[in-house]
Amino acid sequence: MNNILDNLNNSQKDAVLYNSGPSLVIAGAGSGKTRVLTYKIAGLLQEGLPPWSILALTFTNKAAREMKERIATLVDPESARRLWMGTFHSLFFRILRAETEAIGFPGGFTIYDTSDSKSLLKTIIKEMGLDDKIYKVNAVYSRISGAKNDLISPEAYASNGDRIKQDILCKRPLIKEIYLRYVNRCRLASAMDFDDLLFQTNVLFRDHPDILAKYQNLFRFILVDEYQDTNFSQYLIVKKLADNHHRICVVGDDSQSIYSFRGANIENILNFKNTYPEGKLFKLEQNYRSTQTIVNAANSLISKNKSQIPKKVFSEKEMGNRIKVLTAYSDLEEGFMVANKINEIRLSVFDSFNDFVILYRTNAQSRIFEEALRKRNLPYRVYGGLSFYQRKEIKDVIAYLRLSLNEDDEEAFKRVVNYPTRGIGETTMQKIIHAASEHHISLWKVLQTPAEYGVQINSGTAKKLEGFRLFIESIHQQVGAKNVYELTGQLLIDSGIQHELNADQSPENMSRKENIQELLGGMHEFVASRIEEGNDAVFLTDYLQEVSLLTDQDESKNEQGERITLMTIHAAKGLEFKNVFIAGLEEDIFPSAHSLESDRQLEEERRLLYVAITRAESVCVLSYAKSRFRNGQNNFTRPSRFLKDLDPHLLDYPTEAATSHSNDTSSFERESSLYWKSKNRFAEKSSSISDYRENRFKTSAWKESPAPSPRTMQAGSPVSATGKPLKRLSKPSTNTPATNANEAFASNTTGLKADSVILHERFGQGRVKSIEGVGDNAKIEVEFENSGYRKLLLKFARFTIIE
DNA sequence: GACGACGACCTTTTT
DNA sequence: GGTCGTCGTC
Repeated sequence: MNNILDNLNNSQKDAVLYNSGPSLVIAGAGSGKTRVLTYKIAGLLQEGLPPWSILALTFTNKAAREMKERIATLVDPESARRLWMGTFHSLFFRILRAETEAIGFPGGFTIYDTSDSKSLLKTIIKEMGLDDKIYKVNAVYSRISGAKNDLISPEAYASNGDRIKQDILCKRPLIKEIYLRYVNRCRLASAMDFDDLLFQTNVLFRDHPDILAKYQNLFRFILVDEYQDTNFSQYLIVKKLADNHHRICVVGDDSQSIYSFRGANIENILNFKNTYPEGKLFKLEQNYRSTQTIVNAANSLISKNKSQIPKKVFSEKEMGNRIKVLTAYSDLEEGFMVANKINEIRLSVFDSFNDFVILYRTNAQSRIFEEALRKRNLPYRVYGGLSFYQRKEIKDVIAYLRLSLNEDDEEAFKRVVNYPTRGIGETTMQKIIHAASEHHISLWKVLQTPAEYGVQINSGTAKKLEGFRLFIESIHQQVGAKNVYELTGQLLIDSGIQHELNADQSPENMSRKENIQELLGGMHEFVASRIEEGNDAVFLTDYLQEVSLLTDQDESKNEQGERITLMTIHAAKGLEFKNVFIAGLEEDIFPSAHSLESDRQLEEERRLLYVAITRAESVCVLSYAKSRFRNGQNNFTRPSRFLKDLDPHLLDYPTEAATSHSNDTSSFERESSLYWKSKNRFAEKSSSISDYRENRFKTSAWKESPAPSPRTMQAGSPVSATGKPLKRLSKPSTNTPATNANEAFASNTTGLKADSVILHERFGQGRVKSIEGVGDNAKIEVEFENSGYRKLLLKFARFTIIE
């Protein structure tokens, strides 16, 4: 242990060695938090605490896995393996499954993922005859999830004045009723959603003091990572478990709290002292990850937030380069600029592709970077988005497995009852669903004896239902005898899925087959590794648990070779990269339009950028575009307000701006106005916002007329430095939009010749290499500064000649 | 009951 | 740009 301690600085050492009471470790970004946690656990093990008496809660499975690996090398693999280390959801799933009798799920239960939950809510909203325009599934889901995370049952919800008042204000007074029905339906289906795993753990501990005592005695030391992102439900579980011995250590950073949308409550970390008055506070303030410039820039940003625990994060590494800001004309060009910059850095310092990450606020932004990287032949890997296990074909197979294990699983039932098609359509299903809710039983029970529950069907349909029932039962019977891999292989054949996918050679089918093959491969690996570890019995539940509680980060399929990483900032939490690109620093994206209602949310967005910047070791690049294609329209954007929050001395704006350093306007405004003064010939004069609105309005009206797509027309509008569009050369009228639009946006090509420099609407600035053809067929070849060589049809190209 | 065409709505972020 | 749900036709 002594030599281990040599690797720690004094504050880390203090935090590691204090084990006699509760402690809060405020760990600034890059301050060696994981190191403290692993060394602390290693120390506890060396003190003689058995590994199974240590409960270590992490934010992702990946974090747990990595920490276990480090402990395995520090102490020994066997101890590492026996630690109770994992996410809240996976560990308490384990406990709930061991206590199924006590929680009233005697036959076990399955886990509903978010899409199952939403699908059930949709069904309930429909059944209640409510307007799904008002009772939007997402809104209802988040209300219910929020209630569960605050440990409010449907009954408590109905008598909770505040919540009811809010619902009435939002014109959704019946959420309480939906909530109640939802909970009942989940129970009928023997299903728990993500929030239930925590909620039911609380119920278990509340109603069964003996069981609580058992786990209180088992867990002699408790550690919680990312404590700033725990919710009330999690807080209470931890508090109860630690109640007797108070041997608890929570680690976190209030500046990195970014999950309030999921119920995370920053108060948990801020109020730690109230929960444990004798608790000790440790602060890790030295950042070992990033250059001074990056740390200072991040500090300058976060200092704009009001509520935070005072701390001063510092770095003693080199100053490093300033943070570069890239300004693009369009989202498309932003992609090219980032790709080019990556190339440039790689060529000058020979970094591996693994040293690069592109971070964005929303998953939808990934596409544009994927395209740009593909065109440059740069290898990349995208995390998140539509995950593997969310694909239709995968969900279908999993649904069969779920149903065969828990036949009451309503969502799984609905998913596969008619896939592949076996003639059980909507009408029959409606009858079954109706009968089920009438008699308060599961769909499966109705299926067993439809007539008994008054389901009126003809004999043909009855036969088909019977066939489905027998099929599911036959898989059910094989569950004990076959492992997941074998079972699924059989299932694919017997269900007819195999046959269906072999029916034609369409590309969709080919890719589905590939995915299913991959799924089988994963199952094989799962089974093999369990057997390797000495588990001779590999349960289907274990497999299903694992796939439903996987996190995005866990999906890294260790693809060989170096790759640039693309992910949301949320997914990047806890990671670090030598070179970090943060894209889309625009109003309404970052900060998100949804965050503008309250300071609290805006501060969370700011913390999110703080998290993003502090992922960087040596290079951090910010980028934004002046126009962006979103929701089927090209819109003008304004640079993010956060750019102004960053210390301007630490930023490096494009060269145009470098020449002018006069007044107090922020750099990007300087840069933009200069740019537009010198180069923009799109417009004669600038227009007001009301003109802009008018144009937008007209555009949507145009949608009803046959001709050009809104994208084409919107894309033609020139934009001013502030993001306001400039007046068009000719005003479009609403009657004959096509003609006017074409007139308005046709580029003026007078004087265009080889070697002309043009400013293209989407590709930015470039030099004309050649012109070929005449009239409508004329093409130009252009070398763009950031977008490379392109051939453009003169007729459609949108650009201005600069020189 | 199956399937294709069209339109509405969409986007935060995730266990 | 893409998904999901609805509607109309076979």
